[in-house]
Amino acid sequence: MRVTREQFQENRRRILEAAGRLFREKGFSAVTVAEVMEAAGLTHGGFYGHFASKEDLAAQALAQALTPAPRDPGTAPDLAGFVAAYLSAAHRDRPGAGCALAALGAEAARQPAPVRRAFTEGLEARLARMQEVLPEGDRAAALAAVSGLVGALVLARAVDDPALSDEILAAARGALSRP
Amino acid sequence: MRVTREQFQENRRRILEAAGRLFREKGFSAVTVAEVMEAAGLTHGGFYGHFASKEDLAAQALAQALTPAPRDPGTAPDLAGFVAAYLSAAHRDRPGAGCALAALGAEAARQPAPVRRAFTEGLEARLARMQEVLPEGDRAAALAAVSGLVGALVLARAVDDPALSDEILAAARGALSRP
DNA sequence: TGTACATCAGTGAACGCGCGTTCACTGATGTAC
DNA sequence: TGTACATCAGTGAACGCGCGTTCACTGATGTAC
Repeated sequence: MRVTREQFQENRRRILEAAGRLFREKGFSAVTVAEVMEAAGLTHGGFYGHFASKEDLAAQALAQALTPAPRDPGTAPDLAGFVAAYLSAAHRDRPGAGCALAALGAEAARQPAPVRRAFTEGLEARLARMQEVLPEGDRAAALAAVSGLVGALVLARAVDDPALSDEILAAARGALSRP
Repeated sequence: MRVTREQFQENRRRILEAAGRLFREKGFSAVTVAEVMEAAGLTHGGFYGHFASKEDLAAQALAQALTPAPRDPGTAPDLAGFVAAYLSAAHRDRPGAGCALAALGAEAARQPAPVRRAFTEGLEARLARMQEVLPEGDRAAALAAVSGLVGALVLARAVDDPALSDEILAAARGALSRP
């Protein structure tokens, strides 16, 4: 069942999209190749026509998930708004559509080189964005702010007490909204 | 080969210790029961005489890893010293002996209830410590500080560029040392 | 434009392999007398 | 204190099972004429 070249590219896009979501939801090691392919509407055997290995998929899916959406040129950068969105209950509760730095950071440290490369480049992109939003615009402040965001989201997701989870988000919002 | 009751307790202690180290180094899912038992100097078959399941081991090992060492009563609490130790290259490079919140936070969010319970209790214990060290001593400041520490350590470990990794630690030290 | 054939994306069964867990067995420990 | 026996912690082979990956096959697509 050969498909058109357009369909082949579309299938590849859907595999990457499904992988990006599933990896963020469940972590690299808990997601199977068959699961990704099924989520993309295909069978597992065709996977190796698109990617060299699961590791290759992980690196490419992470790179795509960390590519920032082009910022709306009509809106002005807004630190408080960005922090409020990042540290929202909605972001905490939907990791599959959220920040890959927080969802995959600890696991990325133990992944092979291509995955760590993608993570590093994604972090640099996020830092650049953060610097635009910060009034001073210095890199050290951006690094500390991103660290605070990531740490708070990780802890808010790990904790099994909803009140404590909300408390973590609120405390970090307070600390990070006024630079 | 039955062993003495003392040896049985000692073996259990060594299993927990090996598990705590290995889980922090490699993550829950990448560590095998056989690997833990071998690190404890035993064979894998005896594991279920000590723990009900790998999940049970994960919860107990995490609880133990997160139990803070009793603070030396002779030394005064010192925020800058604590932050410098937490955000040191030594801590970054030895996750097996380091903070389990940073090593296992993202993965803990996807673990079954007992593991998340242990994580939550461990975080509360760390928060109490942080409050003692902070001059103001308010809980929100402690939450934000712990978030910043955890996030910075996660990012510093995930990044594949040593200079950037050092930069993350230094930036977070600067931001968190002066409250 | 139509036709014949080569190409190749996707399918699904099959492959090794390693995992968590079970179990019959061993032999040193603990206990009853 | 010594002896006989019951207990049980540890051993290592074995079990299902699911994983990443391979491969022969299919049939629609793309191309040469």
